[in-house]
Amino acid sequence: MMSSVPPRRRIPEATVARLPVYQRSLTELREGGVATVSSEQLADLAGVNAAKVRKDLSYLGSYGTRGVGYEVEYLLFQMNRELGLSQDLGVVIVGMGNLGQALANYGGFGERGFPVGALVDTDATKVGNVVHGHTVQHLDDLEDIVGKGRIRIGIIATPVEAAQNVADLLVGAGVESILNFAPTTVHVPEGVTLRKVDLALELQILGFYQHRDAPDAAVEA
Amino acid sequence: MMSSVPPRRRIPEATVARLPVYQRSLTELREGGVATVSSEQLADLAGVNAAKVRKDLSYLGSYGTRGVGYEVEYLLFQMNRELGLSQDLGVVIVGMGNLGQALANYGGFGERGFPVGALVDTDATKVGNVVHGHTVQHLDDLEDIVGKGRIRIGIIATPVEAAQNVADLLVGAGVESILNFAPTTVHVPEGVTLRKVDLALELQILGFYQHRDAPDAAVEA
DNA sequence: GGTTGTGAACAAATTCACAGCG
DNA sequence: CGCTGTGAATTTGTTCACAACC
Repeated sequence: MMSSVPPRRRIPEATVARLPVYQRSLTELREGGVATVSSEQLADLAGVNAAKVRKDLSYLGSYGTRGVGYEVEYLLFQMNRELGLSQDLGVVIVGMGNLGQALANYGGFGERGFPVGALVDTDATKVGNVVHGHTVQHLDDLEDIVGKGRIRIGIIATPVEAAQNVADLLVGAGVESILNFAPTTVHVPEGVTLRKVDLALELQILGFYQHRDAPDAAVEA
Repeated sequence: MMSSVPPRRRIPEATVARLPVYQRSLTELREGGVATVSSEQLADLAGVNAAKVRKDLSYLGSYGTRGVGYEVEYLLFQMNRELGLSQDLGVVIVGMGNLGQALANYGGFGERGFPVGALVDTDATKVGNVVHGHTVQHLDDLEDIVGKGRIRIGIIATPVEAAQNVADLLVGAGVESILNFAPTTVHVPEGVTLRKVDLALELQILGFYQHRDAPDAAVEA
């Protein structure tokens, strides 16, 4: 059944990173009962400019109507299809320290199609505990956990020292996408997608601009 | 006292975002007793390529030695000066839910020069609680808290509905740098630096590439 | 010889500006 | 007339490649 597949342009990385933002804004609009939206309005909701919105959306196809805007429902449907929202991707969180526990308790993942399927640690005082409805399992069982739980994404919330090893184990267990919260560089083989979130680093970037705008603040009082 | 200020090139944003990564790698090297490092080695530690390292470092000045590499200690000193590590910038965390509490307990901020100076919420069951040595204060007192605590950075860890209001209050209280964890767009006036971290969004980006590489996975069993 | 520092070439991303169409 | 869609222009970022230098 040869359905007419959309053009399949190659979507630039910068655009991919913004699509979920538009998706979120569109979802809000729909919930507010809004039927159509212009690139300008959507831009404002997403915190970017209108030209960028139009360019980004154009990679998905020509789903707008000139003189009118975009139909919220329809655009959202196309966007969900492109982002693959239809399928849920199970997540395993490795490392049940403060951050890992907070992530496990964070409702936002499941809501957006990424159900937390398993929690893992190595600490005997943590293994067996129940966090947000999941029993914490041991890292040694990772391969099983990933295989049986249909886990597709691994989150590293371990201390720095453990991060690379955990990444290796995740890859060995068949995980192809990793989100690393440990403030260190981890290397993964070709074909595995890695993203990182470094909380303190974000503050350092903010700090740089403060320092830059007022370079003598250090001297004050 | 007209000291010889360094050249003050304008450092590109992309470079600014990588400097803290190099800084971290250099700190590890120093702790390991390593005296000099080549751009190639540093690149590997930071997870980028050597040309980028050299270009990035060149914005700080010419601190390497041809044929040898960079003196770790000296480069680190220069980098810390540029990043403004000398001064500590106090942080207030607004929103003491799971994430806010985890951030409050996260040691990494203080270690890197961003001591958590205050915790804030509006929920009567949370105000007055002690988290990681800080008594949670009420949002109504934000202006005082920021002023007296010499707070320079605000972290928003509230639900979506509260985020914009909190941002406004932070700006009103004199905060010039904001890190937003609420999964929504917030607007700030010119002159205020805003960065965002959206945890579920990172998963969505990872999910996009999985979906893209195996677009029919949804159909599988 | 080995490695930096940097112009020049290239690539990616953003913004402009306007033709095209509803 | 209004707003999209998109080529073209511009800006930003990356990589190359090699002269300069230790």
